[in-house]
Amino acid sequence: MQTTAAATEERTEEALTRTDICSAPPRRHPRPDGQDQYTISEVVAFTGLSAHTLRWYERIGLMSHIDRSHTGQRRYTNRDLDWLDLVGKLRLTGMPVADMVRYAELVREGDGTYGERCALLEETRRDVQARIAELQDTLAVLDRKISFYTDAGRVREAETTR
Amino acid sequence: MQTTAAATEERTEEALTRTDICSAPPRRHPRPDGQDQYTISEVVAFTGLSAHTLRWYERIGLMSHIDRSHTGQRRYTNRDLDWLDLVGKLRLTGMPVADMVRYAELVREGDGTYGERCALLEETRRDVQARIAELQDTLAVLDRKISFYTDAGRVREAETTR
DNA sequence: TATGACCTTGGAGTGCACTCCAGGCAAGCG
DNA sequence: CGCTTGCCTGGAGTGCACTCCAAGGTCATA
Repeated sequence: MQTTAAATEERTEEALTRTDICSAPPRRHPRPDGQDQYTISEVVAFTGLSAHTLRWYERIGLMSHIDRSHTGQRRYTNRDLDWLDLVGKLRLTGMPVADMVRYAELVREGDGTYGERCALLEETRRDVQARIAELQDTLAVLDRKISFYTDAGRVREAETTR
Repeated sequence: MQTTAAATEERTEEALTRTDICSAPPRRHPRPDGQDQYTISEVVAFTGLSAHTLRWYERIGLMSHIDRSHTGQRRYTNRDLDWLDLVGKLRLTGMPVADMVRYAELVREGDGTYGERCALLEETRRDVQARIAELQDTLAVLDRKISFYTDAGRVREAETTR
């Protein structure tokens, strides 16, 4: 039952992001009453995103519709926070928001999109690796320049104290 | 003579970028006539930047004034190409153009700004390292997700072929 | 010498990712 | 009750880094 197709059906992307197959970090902000709801300002505090941005993410479909309180205020769940974590990670790879929205749509469309999701992630992975390589290249250039300036400073100092 | 202050005076930032202390790559696009001048479209071909962008870089002071032909057309030198290399590197660290302009100004101001330049580079270096760490983090997340999707695909396949 | 590709300028326009605003509702408190 | 604080909405505004345009001058080749 654990490894049947039914179980796989259960393990959607959201499930993956929630607890996760290989020991996701056990962070989260439990309520004393065991509730799993956060106001927008709490989410602002957790994520560093602005409330504006959070609402905007929802509007453009980067987040599926957030639960509302009886008065219509947003109530974010842990699942939402996990999704925001992922979005944050993808964001700093430089992935355009439109692509993230595309991924979010695939998730909403259900299990039939596994292949496409996987392809998207693999492409992103390649991008990230390329970017890391570029940055390491840049690091080498910076080190070269820094050591030049450091040496120049030493020479100058030697000149003035001698 | 090689290590005196006079020699240091000679080795400005531009000199550093031109050939460089520790074996810069020996790329460049020599002319048959030994000239060291390139039209804007050649520079476009070398750098991948658009002509618009190259002119804009000059306007905002990210490049010091480019030599002109007798009719006023831009003639880029190898020095300019080297500077563009550096700019390209800094650009993909995410450094804002304004900061690069600041650095360019320091270079133009002369040797008195070594300290400030060095500080700027060191800060950038820290940023780059932090960014690399973030990206590696992201890579781990992507790998986790990709292997999830891959496994799910295998399970599904096993289900359908059995 | 004419054709077309290439170059010049200042200024306006574009796309992205937010960011803010006006106007209003709802809850908690003295 | 009034006041503050927090949240809601649609739509407009912002800042960055380009990107393009109009109108014209230059250059290489046939």
